[in-house]
Amino acid sequence: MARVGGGRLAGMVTAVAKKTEKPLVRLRTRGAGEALLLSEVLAFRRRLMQWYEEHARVLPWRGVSDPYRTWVSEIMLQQTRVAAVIEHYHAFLAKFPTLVSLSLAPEASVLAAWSGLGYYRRARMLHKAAQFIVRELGGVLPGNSIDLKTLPGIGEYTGAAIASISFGESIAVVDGNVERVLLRVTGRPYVSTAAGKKFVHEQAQALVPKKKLSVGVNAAGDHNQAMMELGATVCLPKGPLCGACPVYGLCETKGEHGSAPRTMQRSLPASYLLSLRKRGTVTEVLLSRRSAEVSLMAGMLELPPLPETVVAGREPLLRLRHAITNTNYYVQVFAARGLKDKKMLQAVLAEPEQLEWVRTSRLASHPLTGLARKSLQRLDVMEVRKVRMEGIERALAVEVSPAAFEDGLELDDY
DNA sequence: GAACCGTGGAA
DNA sequence: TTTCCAAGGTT
Repeated sequence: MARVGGGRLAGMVTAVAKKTEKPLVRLRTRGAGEALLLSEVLAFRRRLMQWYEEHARVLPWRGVSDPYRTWVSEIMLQQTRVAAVIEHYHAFLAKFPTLVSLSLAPEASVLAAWSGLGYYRRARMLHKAAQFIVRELGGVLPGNSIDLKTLPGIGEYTGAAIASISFGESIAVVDGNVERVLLRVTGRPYVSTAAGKKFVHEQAQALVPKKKLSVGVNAAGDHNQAMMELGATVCLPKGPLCGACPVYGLCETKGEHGSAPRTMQRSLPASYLLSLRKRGTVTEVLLSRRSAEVSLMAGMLELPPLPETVVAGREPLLRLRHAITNTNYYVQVFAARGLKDKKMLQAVLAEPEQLEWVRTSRLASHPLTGLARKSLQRLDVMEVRKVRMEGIERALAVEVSPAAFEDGLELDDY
């Protein structure tokens, strides 16, 4: 790794030094932290694309021709793992197959389809943008990065991604993958400044093919996806697989690089109530709607939260971990049981008007928080409920007595 | 420019 | 159990 003289041979060298004299032509080298040379750019592109053709993962949004679908995939992929997106991508597009259908949908149904993906503002902005496009742009997604960026939820990265992938525009995407690859290849240390960002963008742009090579071949779009693919599958944040890297020979660091400091995580307990009731053949679950004012998951539905003081010493139905930003929540879900739980039921941290009963068969159409969705599925209240539902109902639903809610919770005809 | 916005799988 | 962090954008 250590190099003397601060440079690595780059490109072809034709001049030969005479014996006791200086070279006729100085060897062209690139020092740590410097930009790629032109000869390296061409080699980088070629090696990257050859690798990509062989190793590209098959992903649902690869090879789609509908810009709307590319748009949806790019919004979903923001700060979100591929595996999580795959779980939602098909269902979302089955529910909203076209830009127009999305624009006509109620926001709650869009959020319901987004449940579990997180960053719900993305779904709201996607929805808003679709409505704007239908209302103002004739229902056609803008065809270049400049105009795309005027839409809510589409910034620097996403504008470039859609423009290059859908329309072949020669503009570089810079996501976390691309940044990491370029910092390692050039050996420039990470700095969180505008200058640092500028360097990475310039490098990225220098590498993007200028034009489409031919009809049916999207050089820029494929190149951008290849850069991200390299970062995602080879140039990993920790333990990069340098042995499999197509541009290892062009890389300054061979995997070493600094990264941005991150904020410390903390752990907190959190408790929720599971309360079920049966009305004829219909089973309902009590949910609490988060205020429209809160910044986190505004207006979405969750299990009624309980204070830690009231659950002390009780045995939960379910324990799970749930991470929200920098906090690991160690979550417990409790069932209401009998009269002595009047205390627990009254302790629910929600106003009566926030509470609502939702038919378990219709949970998927409500904007549940990820935690509520996960808990309800884990408890077999949501989705698979044929087999174990009876046991759950006997244990839980029957125990919710009207007396427990006499403080205005309005359980009409339980 | 910094803070904020969700999630879950892997190590 | 705790840490890490992913195809970012908005305010």
